[in-house]
Amino acid sequence: MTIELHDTMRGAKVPFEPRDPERVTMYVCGPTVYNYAHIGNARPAVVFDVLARVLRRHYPLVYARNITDVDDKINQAAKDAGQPISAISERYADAYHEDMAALGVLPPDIEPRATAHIPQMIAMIESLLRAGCAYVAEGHVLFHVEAYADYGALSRRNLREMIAGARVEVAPYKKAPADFVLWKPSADDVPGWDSPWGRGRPGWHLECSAMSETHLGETIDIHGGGQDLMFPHHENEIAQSTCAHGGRRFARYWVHNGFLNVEHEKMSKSLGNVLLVRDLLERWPGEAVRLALLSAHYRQPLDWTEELITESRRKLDRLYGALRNAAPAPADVEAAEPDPVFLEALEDDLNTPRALAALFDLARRVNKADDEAVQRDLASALVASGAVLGLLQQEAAEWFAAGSSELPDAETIEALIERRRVARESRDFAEADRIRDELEARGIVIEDGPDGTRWRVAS
RNA sequence: GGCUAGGUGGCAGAGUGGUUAUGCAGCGGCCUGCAAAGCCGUGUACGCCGGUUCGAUUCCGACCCUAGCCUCCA
Repeated sequence: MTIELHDTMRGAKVPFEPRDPERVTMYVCGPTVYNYAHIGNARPAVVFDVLARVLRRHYPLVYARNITDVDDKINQAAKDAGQPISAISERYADAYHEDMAALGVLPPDIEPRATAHIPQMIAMIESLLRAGCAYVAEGHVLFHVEAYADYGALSRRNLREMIAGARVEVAPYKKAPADFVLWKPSADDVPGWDSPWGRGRPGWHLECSAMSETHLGETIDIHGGGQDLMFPHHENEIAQSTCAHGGRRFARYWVHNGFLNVEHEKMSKSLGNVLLVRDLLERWPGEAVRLALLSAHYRQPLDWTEELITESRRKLDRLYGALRNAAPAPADVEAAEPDPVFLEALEDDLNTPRALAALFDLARRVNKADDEAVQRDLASALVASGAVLGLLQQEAAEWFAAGSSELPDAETIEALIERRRVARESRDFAEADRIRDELEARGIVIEDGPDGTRWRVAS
């Protein structure tokens, strides 16, 4: 079974054929660490985490996701806080790691930081200058887009219309309006590194090119990121890397995830609707947030709403509900293979909605199974499938007991359930129902089954 | 204005040239002391107008509408 991926460069879904099946390489643009991650930052992290899991089933994968820790936004944040740059970037990089872990995002194999690659960036600029693709002007080094004939191929733009559409004033030292900065001079109060062009700092686009070259080589298999990075960031990366590498191809497949809206509106500071991952995690299980992000196909826009996250938690209630009756032993899960229908959906350009439908089908079959061995196998397949999406990896009992600290503790709940059992036994249904209502009012739902009564947190 | 992606049942969201997506919600049934959970059943859904076709939501063309990008942004 081959993996199909939508390649932005070709504008089509194509079979994924790695350059070297013994070493598949993937680079994804990571966060600029100047603030806490918002839910929009979480989407690519989760999407490419799933892609990495799918790829690893077939190939040894080297997955790099950078941290941009030199950037004017960080400089500004440091200035505002009266702290050194590193204090800001360290704090938010740590927070990013915590948040992503809560969403079940596995760490990438390599997490390069821009500040650790300044010499490589300088070397790349030098080779671009040698190749005649860049020029020095007023302390800046600029990439000359006209030197790269295919500029605009990824985002399907041409230079002429970009010039016509240019609405910003062009810096006077630029030869062409679309030329972009590789290196810019730093004033004394701004971080800077010594270079052949004086003390300065790298341009943002260059960072990714240099880091991906350092860790993954000149040509990588897959480059991922958000759709909004396609232009100009990825376009510039292509131009830089291709020119610096004698025209050799930079990325063989370009994969872009869609944008995320909040309650039908674009998320923005001015609208005041920026949702931080940390804040969401106070109210919802990380797994529900993850499922919500996977509920639409990765290339589609996703509208983040209160309803979406509520429904996502209910979906997990249903999936874990099946596992509650038939919790498979770890050894069984270990031996189990993911459901073939499920895998087929994921390997078809990461069709997570279809994969989720396969999960629900599996859950229904678990619930229906009257043969214990059959049920155990189905449940094992369900958990093994969930693992590919990074879901269903906790005990069902744990899932149903998880809630806010305002809920009564387990002992109190058990005591009430015992009192209700006694009432039911003496057919005092009025008292039994009163206890059930009391529990419900406190956020606990009761279910009577053949093996006694169990409870879960209401959703 | 240019480029790109979309418009699917109450909501979310896949998919397909002719037959069930799936989940949530609703309705009916089974089960239950009653519920809940679960199971079974249940919806003349595919923006508008033409065209191709035996047949189109699915292909082609025009139109309307929405979103994103074109400026830092996942």
